[in-house]
Amino acid sequence: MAAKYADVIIDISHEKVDRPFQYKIPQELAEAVYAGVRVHVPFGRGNRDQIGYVVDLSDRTDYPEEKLKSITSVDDRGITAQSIQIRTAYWMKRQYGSTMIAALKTVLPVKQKLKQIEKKKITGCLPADKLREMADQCEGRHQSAKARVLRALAEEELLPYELIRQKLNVSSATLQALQKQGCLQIETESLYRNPVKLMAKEEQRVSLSDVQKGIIEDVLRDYRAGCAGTYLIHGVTGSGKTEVYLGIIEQMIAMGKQAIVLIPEIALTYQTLLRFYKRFGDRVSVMNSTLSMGEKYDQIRRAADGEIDVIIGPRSALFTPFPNLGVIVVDEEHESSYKSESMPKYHARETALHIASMQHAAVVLGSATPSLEAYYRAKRGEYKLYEMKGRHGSSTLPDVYTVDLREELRQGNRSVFSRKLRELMEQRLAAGEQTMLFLNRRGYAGFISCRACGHVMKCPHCDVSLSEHRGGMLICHYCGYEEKRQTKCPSCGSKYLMGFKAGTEQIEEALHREFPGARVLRMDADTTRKKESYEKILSAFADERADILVGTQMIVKGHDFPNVTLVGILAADLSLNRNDYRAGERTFQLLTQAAGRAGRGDKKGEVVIQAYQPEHYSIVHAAKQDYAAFYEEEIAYRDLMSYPPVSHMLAVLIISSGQEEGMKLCEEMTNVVNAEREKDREAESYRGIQVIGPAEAAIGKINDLYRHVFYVKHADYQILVEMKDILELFCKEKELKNQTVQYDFDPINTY
DNA sequence: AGCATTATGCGC
DNA sequence: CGCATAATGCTT
Repeated sequence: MAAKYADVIIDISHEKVDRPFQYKIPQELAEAVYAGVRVHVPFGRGNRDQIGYVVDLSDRTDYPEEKLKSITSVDDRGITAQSIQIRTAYWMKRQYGSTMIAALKTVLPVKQKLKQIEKKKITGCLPADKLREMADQCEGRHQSAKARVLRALAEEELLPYELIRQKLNVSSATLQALQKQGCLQIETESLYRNPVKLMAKEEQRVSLSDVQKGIIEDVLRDYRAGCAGTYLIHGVTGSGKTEVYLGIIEQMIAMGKQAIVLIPEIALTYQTLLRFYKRFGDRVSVMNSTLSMGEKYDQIRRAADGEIDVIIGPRSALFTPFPNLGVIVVDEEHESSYKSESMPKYHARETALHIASMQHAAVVLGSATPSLEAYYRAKRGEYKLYEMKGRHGSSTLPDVYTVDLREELRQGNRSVFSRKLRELMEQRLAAGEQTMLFLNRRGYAGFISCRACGHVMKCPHCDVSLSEHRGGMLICHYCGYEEKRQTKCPSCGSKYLMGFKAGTEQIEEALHREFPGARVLRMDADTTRKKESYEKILSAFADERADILVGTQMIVKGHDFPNVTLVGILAADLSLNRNDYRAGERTFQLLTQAAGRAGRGDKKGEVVIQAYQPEHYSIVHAAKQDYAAFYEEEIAYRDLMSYPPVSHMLAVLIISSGQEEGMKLCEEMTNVVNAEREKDREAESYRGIQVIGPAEAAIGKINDLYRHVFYVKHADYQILVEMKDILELFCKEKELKNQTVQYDFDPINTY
């Protein structure tokens, strides 16, 4: 099935990525042309020979066939970093369903405006009188622009480029012409700076345990033997995974290889970073969201130029173009922030595996609570699994108590704090130790409803209930819509409007009421709106300027607080009620992580888990910190229901301005899939396609756009890719106007 | 980027 | 009007 045409990007570094050109593929090159190869093509009027990269293949053209030129030849000298990147983008496009342009844009460094990175200066190369003479000559030829420049240079030998361009109104072409004539020199001073403070290497080896040494040796032995694999390290926080990463990376560097270390968006703590700097000095660089586009681009260039060996960063650091990649480390591999939420909706862990396989690099995954995906494959022998049990050093695992909230209510306790939790909190307050209270906020925002008719206050633009904030404002968390809290029900006029208070603000209020002396800090999406406030709150708590910290998911990640000896999880299972196949996994991870916050210092920690269904397996196993038992139950459920990782799932989301047309399209697309399924009854090969839906999405409307959804399940991922291709073709022929279709493979959240 | 086409400016 | 140069546009 050799493709007829190829999309080619001409010399990426200078060209706009969003404009590929189509070329014919000559018969004899059909085998050699694929996404990522470097080719020679005739370009422009003079058919100048240009180097380009094949970016996509197709069988159709939207350009007059006769005007198409042919690829001259394939230039396959070695595998360049750019070739790898384009192949990665192509793979992402196929695997996750997006346009090639969107995929390229996530993979290739944003070449945007290099404005502040380069400072251009102009120097006159000739003596002042000579310049004046030339200026007169130019004036004679009516080249006033040139004359202005030369006069200015005669006065002052060195001038900033921008000043000349703006104040003297001279085009860049004119300046270039003058440079050619040898009157001046345009100098480009690139002032890229390493955001990393230079730090001397500090030799302070921690002696490794046998387990740690064993893992490092295994990984490197495989690597040297030319069969780099994938390794999953299952170890609780503080079990010494980072030392293993460091050990592997160190030896990779010694072999002249480079390393990418992925960390979840917010988990990059200063402590972790420091350990890398201490080990590798200025050969390490960080990528994070606070860097400007220019700085990010600098890091990428430094990596490509071989100036650094290790890059640490979130998802996007994966696309660092190292010339000789040896290993990719994915820390906290289970984190949902590794899945992109915008197109292409790629998963960094899966993409890392693909990038590594192209370059024969190893992949090391680490987690205290591995994703079902990773553990499943490890169990099947696709990855090597290592268990690191127990904490390194002196700290021990905390004691965990589970409280049944239904029982509390039966006993007449209407407070959000159970008696056990309250008792332990009082002990901490008396002892001067700290407590963290964790609120699982999903589906827990306080909403307002009418006691008389049951009417719930909803956002007029989105299909979600409004949540009440202090000051009587009702806010929509999806679009930011605000309205004043009304005194009468808009539906029946009753004045008995009741708030189901339960957000972190309400917990804070309850704390003030029930523990009047305690100093309380609150952390959630509202208090951390400003950039540094996240760090500010955490450091205030670390400095023991508060006794109790209340927060949502964000407080369970990173940061050690040695004086925290009690963690309370207020409503552990509220996230279980969501109609979402990953709810159990997410709950287990959250509880395990939250519990891990207790007793990180010398003192023993205690954890109270409050739940309405304490008998649910994810809570029972989290309380016992028993991952293996949790895994067995969860994987059985996934298997039974054909959910990932046992099977694969494609979510198709239709967003439309009209409700009915959205539903109609959703039904039509579902029918397309069902028709395919029927076809396969005979073909036998596609057996087992399952379709769920069509249906209105759980949140049926966001920002006045209606959302409909259906799911396709199949054990073979590639079948789903084919289904997506068929659906894409179907939509292309319909020429949709007010509707967009999004595909999400193995979604993290259901819609 | 480079080449071509079009627009502009100026002397006549 | 004609020439020279500057600005703009297109390349599959």
